[in-house]
Amino acid sequence: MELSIIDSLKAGGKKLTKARKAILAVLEKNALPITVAEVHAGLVKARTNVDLVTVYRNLAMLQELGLVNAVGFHEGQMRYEVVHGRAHHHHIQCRGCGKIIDLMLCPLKKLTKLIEEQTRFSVDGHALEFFGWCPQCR
Amino acid sequence: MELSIIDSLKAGGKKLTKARKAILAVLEKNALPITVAEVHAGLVKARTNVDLVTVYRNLAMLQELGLVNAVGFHEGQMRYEVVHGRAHHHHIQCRGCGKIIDLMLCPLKKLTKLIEEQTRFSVDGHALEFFGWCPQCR
DNA sequence: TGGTAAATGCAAGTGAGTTGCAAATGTGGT
DNA sequence: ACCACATTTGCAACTCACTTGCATTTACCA
Repeated sequence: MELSIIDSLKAGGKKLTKARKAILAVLEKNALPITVAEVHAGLVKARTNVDLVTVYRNLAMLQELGLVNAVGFHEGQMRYEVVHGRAHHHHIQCRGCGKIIDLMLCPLKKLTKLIEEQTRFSVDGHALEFFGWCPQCR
Repeated sequence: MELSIIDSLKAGGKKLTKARKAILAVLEKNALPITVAEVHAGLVKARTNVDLVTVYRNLAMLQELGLVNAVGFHEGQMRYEVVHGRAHHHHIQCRGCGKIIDLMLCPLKKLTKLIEEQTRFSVDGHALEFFGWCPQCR
C-alpha cells in the first residue's frame, strides 16, 4: 500500500507546516506540472504568504520523498506535479504555445531491464517528454 | 542522402567561420554530449580563441540546422553532441559521478504514431534520458 | 579586390535557483 | 498545556547559465 502524505513526511522526519500544506494544495489543484513561479503565484492567490525560496526548498524536499515529480521540458526551469497515487506517466508539450498534455503511458519497463543488463548500471528513473505542435498551433 | 556539414550551412545561408569549424571539431572529438563550458574549454586547449558567447550562439544555430543535438539531464545546463550521420540514440547518466553512456536504441517510433492519433498533436521530437548508478558508484 | 551581410567580442543584463543566518514554528515528552 | 529543541521560514545576497545590444571584424560573392 501507499503511505499517506502525512505519513511520508513523518517517516522522513519532516514537519507538516502551513507552507507545506499550502504548496501541496496548489499542486493538487493543478492536473499538469507547473513551474515554481506558478506554485508561488497560486499561494499568493490563496492568500497564503510563503516566500519563493520556501517553495524551492519544499519542492526539492517533496521530490526527494517521492511525493512530487519533477518534469523538465528544457525551458530553463523545472515543473512539478503531485504523485499522490497517480499512475506513472509522461507528457507532451506544444512547441508553439507551450501547452502540456498528459500521456497515460510508458513503454520503458522492459527496456529498463535490457539497459541494466547491457550497461551494468542500476537504473532507477527516466525522463521522457514529447514535443510537437498542437491542433491550434499546427 | 545526407547533406555534408558545409552544404547544410550553405543551405541555411551560414558562413563556414573559423569558430564554427573549431566548435564542430571539438564536438567531433567527443563521443558523448558535452556542456557549453566544455566545448569552450576544448577550444582554448586547441589554441582557438573563441568567446563563450560565440559558442552559445553557434550551438543554438547548429541545433536549428539539425547538425547538433541538445541533450539535457536537468543539471541546470544543456549538453551537445554532433549528429553527423550517427544513428538516433539516447543516454543514461549516473546519479553518483555524472558519467554518461550512449544507449543505441529508441523504442518510440510506434508510440509516436499512437500519440499523434490520440492527442492530435503532430509530434516532431522527444527527449528520453535514463538515470541510475554506474558499477563504480553503486 | 571591394561591398555587404553575417558573425564575433565585449560588456552588461536577465532570471532560475542557492546559501547563510537570525527569527519563527511545529512536535514529542512530561 | 507547556517546554525544549530541531526543523523550517524569510530575507538578503549571491551564483551561474544563458541572453542581448552594439561596434568591429570576417567570410563570401560579384
